Amino acid sequence: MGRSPCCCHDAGVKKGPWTEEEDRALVEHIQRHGGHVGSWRNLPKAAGLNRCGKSCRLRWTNYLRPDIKRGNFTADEERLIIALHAELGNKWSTIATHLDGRTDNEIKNYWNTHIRKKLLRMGVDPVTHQRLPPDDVLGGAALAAAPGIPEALLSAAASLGGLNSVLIQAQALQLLLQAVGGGAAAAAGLMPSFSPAADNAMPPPMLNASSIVQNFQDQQMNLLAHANYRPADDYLSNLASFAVAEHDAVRQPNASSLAPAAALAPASSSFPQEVAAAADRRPVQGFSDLLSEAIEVPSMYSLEDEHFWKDMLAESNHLPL
DNA sequence: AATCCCCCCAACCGCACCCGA
DNA sequence: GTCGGGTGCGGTTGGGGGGAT
Repeated sequence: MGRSPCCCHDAGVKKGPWTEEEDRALVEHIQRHGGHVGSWRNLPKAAGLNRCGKSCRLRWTNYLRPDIKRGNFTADEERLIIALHAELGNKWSTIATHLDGRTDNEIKNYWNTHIRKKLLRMGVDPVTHQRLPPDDVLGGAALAAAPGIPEALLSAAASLGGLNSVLIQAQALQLLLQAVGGGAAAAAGLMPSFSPAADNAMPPPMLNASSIVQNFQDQQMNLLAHANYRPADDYLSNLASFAVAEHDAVRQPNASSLAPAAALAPASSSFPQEVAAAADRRPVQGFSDLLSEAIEVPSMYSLEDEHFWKDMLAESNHLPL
C-alpha cells in the first residue's frame, strides 16, 4: 500500500497559523453543509481556502468544532486520562472518545507537558505505569553531585530512595497544612498524628483515609459511568485498598519510596489486623495495582494545585473552607 | 529595560488503515 | 487480490508567551 500523495506538498498551499478570516471561511462552509464534510480534500477549494484538506480537517477537529471544551483539565479528567492511558497506551484518539469535548491532540499535549512530568516526579514510568527504580528518579550519582544540600539530608534522601521522594513529601506536607486552612487549631489536631508517639490517637477526621478512599471511589464510579468506561475487573476494588496501603506504609516507614502520599499518611489504630494481613497478600504489579498505585497518590495533584486537596477534603468531610 | 531561557500547544509530517473500484 | 484515493492517528516541531536573570 503506497503512501498517497498529499495536497500539502503542493506549491503555494498556505501553512502555519490560521487567520480569523480562514477560520470563518472554514466554519461557514461546514455550517452551510449542515456540519458535514463530504471530502476534506475537496473542501479547501469549495470553501475558498488556500489550504491543504488535511490542515482544514485538523483545524476543524482540534480547534473550531463547536463541541470542543476549552480550558484547563479537571482533576477528574486527569485521573481518567491516567487510567485510560494505563490500559490503552498512546491511543490518544481512543482516550479522547471518553472525554467529552477533548481532542486527541489536546490530550496528547496535556499528557506530554503535564501528566508525564508529574508521573516522573512521582517515580512512576509514564510509559509502563510501573514504579521506576530509585536511581532513575533521582539518586545515586545525582544525589552525590547535588550542591548545597546538607549531607544529613542527602543521607536521609538516599535511605528513602532518592531526594525526589523527600522533596515530594516535604511539598506535600506543606500543602497539606495549607489545605487545612492554616488554622492553629487544625494544625494542632493534625501534627501529633504524624508522630510515632501518637499511635493511639484517633486520626483527625479530615484525614480519615477511609472516607477519602470512599469519596475517591465514588468519584471514580461517577466518572467511569459518565464516560462509558469499563475498567479492568478489579480496578475499583483495588482503589479500596488505598487505606490498607497507607496503613502498611506507615507500619514500614522505609517503604516510603513506594508512594509519597502513603508515606505521609497519619498513623491510625483503626485498621484491624486482618485488614493489614490482607494487604500483605495483595497481588503486586498487575495492571490494576499499577493503576491504583498511580491513582492512590492524590497528594501529587497538590504539588501544583492545592485546590485538589482542598476540594477533596471539603467533599470528604463537608468542612467549610 | 533588555535579554535569555524554558514551556506550552497549535500545527505539521508521514505512516497506517479503510474501502471502493 | 491489487491498487489507489481518502482519512485517521501518533510523533514531532517551532513560534509565541511568560518567567527568570
